[in-house]
Amino acid sequence: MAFDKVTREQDYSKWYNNLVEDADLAQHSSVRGCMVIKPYGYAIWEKMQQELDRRFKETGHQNAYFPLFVPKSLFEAEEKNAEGFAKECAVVTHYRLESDPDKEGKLRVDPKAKLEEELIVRPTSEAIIWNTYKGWIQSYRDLPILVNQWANVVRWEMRTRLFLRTAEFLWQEGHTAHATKKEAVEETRQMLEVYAEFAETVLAIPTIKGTKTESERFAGADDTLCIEGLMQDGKALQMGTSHFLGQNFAKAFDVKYTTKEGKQDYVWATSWGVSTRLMGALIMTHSDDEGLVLPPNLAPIQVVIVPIYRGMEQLETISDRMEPIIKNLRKRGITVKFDNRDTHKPGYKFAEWELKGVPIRIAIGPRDLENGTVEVARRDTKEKQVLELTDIENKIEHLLEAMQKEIYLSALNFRDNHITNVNTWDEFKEVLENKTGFISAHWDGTAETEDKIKELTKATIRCIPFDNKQEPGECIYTGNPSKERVLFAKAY
RNA sequence: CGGGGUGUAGCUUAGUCCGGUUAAAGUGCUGGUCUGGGGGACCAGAGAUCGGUGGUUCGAAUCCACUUACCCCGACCA
Repeated sequence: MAFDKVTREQDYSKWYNNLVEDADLAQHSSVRGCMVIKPYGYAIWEKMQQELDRRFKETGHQNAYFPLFVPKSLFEAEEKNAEGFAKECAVVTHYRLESDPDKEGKLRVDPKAKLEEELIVRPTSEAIIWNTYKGWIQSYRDLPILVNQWANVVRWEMRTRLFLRTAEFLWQEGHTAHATKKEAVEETRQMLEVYAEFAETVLAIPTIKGTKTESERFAGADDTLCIEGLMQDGKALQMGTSHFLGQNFAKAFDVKYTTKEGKQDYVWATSWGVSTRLMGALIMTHSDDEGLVLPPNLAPIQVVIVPIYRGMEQLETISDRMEPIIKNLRKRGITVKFDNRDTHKPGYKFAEWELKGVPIRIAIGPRDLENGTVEVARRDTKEKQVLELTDIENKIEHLLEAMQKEIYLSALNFRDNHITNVNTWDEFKEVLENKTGFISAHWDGTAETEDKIKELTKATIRCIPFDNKQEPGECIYTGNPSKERVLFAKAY
């Protein structure tokens, strides 16, 4: 393990890269732009999956799996969607290798094995799924279809960063079909609420829910809703999206159903997704210069117990003392690790578990054995306290609950302090450069102005928040009339 | 994909400009002794065909060409 001492202050992106590798979350692979998610990092992703999956099921969805490959002809059916992703598609053109006649022991692509039709490696699955739904839907009785899939997708990115943007990433994509527009719109909104609630209660990340502007919208959608988070360096991160797809895919794939009245109509669609990018959000929202900070609801190990001892006999005594406590904690659903490795010193273990973000550390040594106490340290605030062993399970459980709330509140406080109302162009640039964070400002509603602002400042409109206050004003850049403020920020 | 930078032991790097015997250090690793309440100390060891391929040369980590990976900036993007 390398103990790099780069702080967030010194070099935020270096700090991020070091943390991802040093905390054993992920590493670069020998495939360009692709990462290896290591067991500890994957355990966190699995927790996210479990929590989300439960919420999807509770809202009536079922999981299914669709192919990795999409025939080109299907892919191009919905034009806007195809165009939006065309530049970053991996394409399979051949299906066989053969021994290279010119180079001993090497293989080459068999030129005789060219595919009739190229296969696109899915950058998203609307095409293959809507092509399938066509066969599933005849009548209003077949609707709604509420399906989700956990999958990998490939987007051939030019510039990659672990978790935030990789060529291959893991995600879930929900794809639903509805008889009415109203129902599809409600589904789109419902799933965004699921994401927001998950982000707040599990990831402990506050989000802003809103609508994307036309230029930030998903290719092929009529409307894109999003949750936006704010990272510690003042940049925004899109954490999840939910799209109202209208009848665009139904029309492209000719998916009609017979209504109660016996008429033919196109079905209405939604899609929604979050990805391993959430790992990046998690890291950049809570972690500090000592390493990862995990909210208890997401930590693969919630409590680590470090024995302090001299000689095996003392370790035995401590183990015997802790054994029933560990059992009781586990009975309450708390994940506990008793770090009895004799190969490392306590100080080393302290630092290692801090780096990995374990919420609570319990240290117990001979002094504690005498006094009937333990030392309890919390990762987020680094506070240490000596607690009586009596009823320790209850105290730990309550502390975990309190930490979950406080980690969220601390992120919320940072976020709220970084939403700045701005009324002049000079102020806009000043806040963007120095204070950073979200800027709430008037915008004349045109894509031209949005583009111009992006070109000049790198700031984009992150979203138009839900239930936005209607307030007449003048566009920050053009001075044209505006009816509400929107949120700008530099973003990942 | 355009511009810049970096690849030397598991990791972090020195050496490269100005070619010359056996490639250096810290950390990590292995064994041992002492240790143990915040990344331990000492002793002994193992570990590198210097990112890859080709070239120049009596001789290449060092010079040249190509290539590949990563990092930073830009365009693009979840």
